[in-house]
Amino acid sequence: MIAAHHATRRAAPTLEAVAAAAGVSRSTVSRVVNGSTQVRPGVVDAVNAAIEKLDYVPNRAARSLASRHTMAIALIVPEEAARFFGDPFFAAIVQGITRALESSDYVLNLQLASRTSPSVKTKKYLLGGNVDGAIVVSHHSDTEFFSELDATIPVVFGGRPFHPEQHSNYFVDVDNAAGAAQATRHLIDRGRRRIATIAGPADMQAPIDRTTGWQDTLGGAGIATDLIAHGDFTLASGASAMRELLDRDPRLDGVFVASDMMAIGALSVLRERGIAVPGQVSVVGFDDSPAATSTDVKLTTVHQPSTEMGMRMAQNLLALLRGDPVERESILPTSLVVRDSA
Amino acid sequence: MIAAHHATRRAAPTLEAVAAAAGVSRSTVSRVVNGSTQVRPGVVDAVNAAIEKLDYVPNRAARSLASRHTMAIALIVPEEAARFFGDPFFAAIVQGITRALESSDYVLNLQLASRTSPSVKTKKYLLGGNVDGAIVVSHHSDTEFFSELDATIPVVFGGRPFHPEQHSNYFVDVDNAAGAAQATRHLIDRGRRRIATIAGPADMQAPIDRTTGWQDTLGGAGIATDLIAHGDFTLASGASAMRELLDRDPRLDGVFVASDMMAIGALSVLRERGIAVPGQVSVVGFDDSPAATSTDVKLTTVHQPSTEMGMRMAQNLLALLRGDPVERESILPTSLVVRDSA
DNA sequence: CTGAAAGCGCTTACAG
DNA sequence: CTGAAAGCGCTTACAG
Repeated sequence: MIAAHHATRRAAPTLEAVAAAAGVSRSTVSRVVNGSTQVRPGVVDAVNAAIEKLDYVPNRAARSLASRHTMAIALIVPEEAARFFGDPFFAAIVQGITRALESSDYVLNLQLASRTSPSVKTKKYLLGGNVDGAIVVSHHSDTEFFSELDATIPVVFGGRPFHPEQHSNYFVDVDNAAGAAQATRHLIDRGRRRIATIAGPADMQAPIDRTTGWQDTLGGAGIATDLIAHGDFTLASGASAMRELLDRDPRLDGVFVASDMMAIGALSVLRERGIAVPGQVSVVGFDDSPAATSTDVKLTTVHQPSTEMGMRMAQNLLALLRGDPVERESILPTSLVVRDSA
Repeated sequence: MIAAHHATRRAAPTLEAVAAAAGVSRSTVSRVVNGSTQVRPGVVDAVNAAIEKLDYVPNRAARSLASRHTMAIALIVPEEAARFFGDPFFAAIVQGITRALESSDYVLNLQLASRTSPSVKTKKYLLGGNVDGAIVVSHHSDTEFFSELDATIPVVFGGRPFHPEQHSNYFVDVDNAAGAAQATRHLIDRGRRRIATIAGPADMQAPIDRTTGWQDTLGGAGIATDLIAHGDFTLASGASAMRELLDRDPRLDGVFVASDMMAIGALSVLRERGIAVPGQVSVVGFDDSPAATSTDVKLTTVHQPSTEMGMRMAQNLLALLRGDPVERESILPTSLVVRDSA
């Protein structure tokens, strides 16, 4: 069962062919294809008919070479595939991006990179004029390459940049501190007084802001802020952080967790140890991902509009590519979703 | 904070510039760039030095237009983003694909589609000569578009096609029936006699084969094969299938589940109902995904080499694109990983 | 082993 | 509103 592939691709019709069929010049066909308003309506119809008849699809390479536009957008994710795919937050973001791009002529190029930096090949690709713009999701403090990229092509970031002073970024985010504060306030209102947090990576701005929200709210209420453990947004890391916190103070009665995946890990440890949720310990997550309702005890969590965030990233990038003015910061609203865990 | 983006992209060096710097013709530079062996060593060095000095990166569009190759590969996933991202199996597949592509000049274009069929835009894109080849992961019975695509460009499928007679596919898979048989045999060896299965979607070949493996093994042992419930590979669907099975026969003592995610859902229902695993009910999953060890009771499961499968898909596609002969079927081995659930 | 020349399929000033 | 012409940056026979 060995065989070589024999593609029988019929030569695709060109602009030339359409022009001949419609009885006009290539220039005119090009104008119609690109939606110019400078063409006589009757001619537009004739050209469109020819396009339809020949099933003409413009050659991207030729178009790109002539116009200096690639019509491609890179989606850069500085994460291991396992982490990227393991988190429903990214699923929603990507869904939003693809949805917003559907009605455009742009295609999406996925670039998985390591946390620290893209490969040389990826860098060359991105800097080499192969995409018109980029969306960077989940960037860490140590990825300085993005400053370089940002200076070369329009880039929209998911999440407030770690070093905003380094480059003038466009980004889409929520008010992480405010969301965390609301979650923490909820724990206090529930009568909790020994409130821990499972924080996210220390090299990303969003989780840092969430920790700040937790800290300030507790501080304002005269409650200690010593119970903090870090995870990396994975379920497993949430579990081990929860173990650490319980070992440090078995009497803790509330936890604000910086992501739903980590909260689910924390819940499994609490169950494992026979600690009632929310009876003995109240738990609030962050994201409101689909996973939040898949647990035994449904998760109370801070909702962030992930799909909308993805859509907004793409829309803002599209606007930049058009040359339209765009808000540097797009801050979308969060809200507390109260379920069973707190 | 409104601003338009001002890209200050310096004009990139062209072949022409490199040729001038190296004191040779464009043809020669082109040959060096493309690794021709027909160039005098000394000249090769001079050209490479010029490339290095000028930081030259070939223009993809020009190259593509002249050579009729796009150097792009489409990754087509006929699934909702939520399902695609929710399953660690896909994470491993994508990881394998990107790893195999790293050392090539190809880039990956992600095309999320609905289960039934890609959008008109995506179809035109794929059929319009914008990619040199495609990898299709998780295809369902009703996606006839892929036959058309397969007739146009080289395509490698993940998983045995549903209608193999329709088109002569290249595919990478495991022996699903054999894996399922091994799992079922293990349950019998553990003394289980009332063995159910949570099957996958009925419109995909892999889960169908797994069900067959379960069925044949039970039949061969004179055990009834009436306890079957279907899920869609998601955790939630595994949970409800488990509920259904328990309602139908509370005395069932073993379950073979066609994916780890569904098995995890099943485990949560068993725990919810206070049924001991593996004391009262033994559970075997399929995949050996990272999630298999994230549960309270570690999952016994059929290992399939997901990352290798992804790599193989990409390698086979690359070979097809080179015109090299390729095995139509690449069947990778499975193995039973015995942990705590059975 | 190397170069001059044609050509890939578009876009875009430039005239009219 | 429309067309002729140049040009985007490469590859690839064709000569030599």
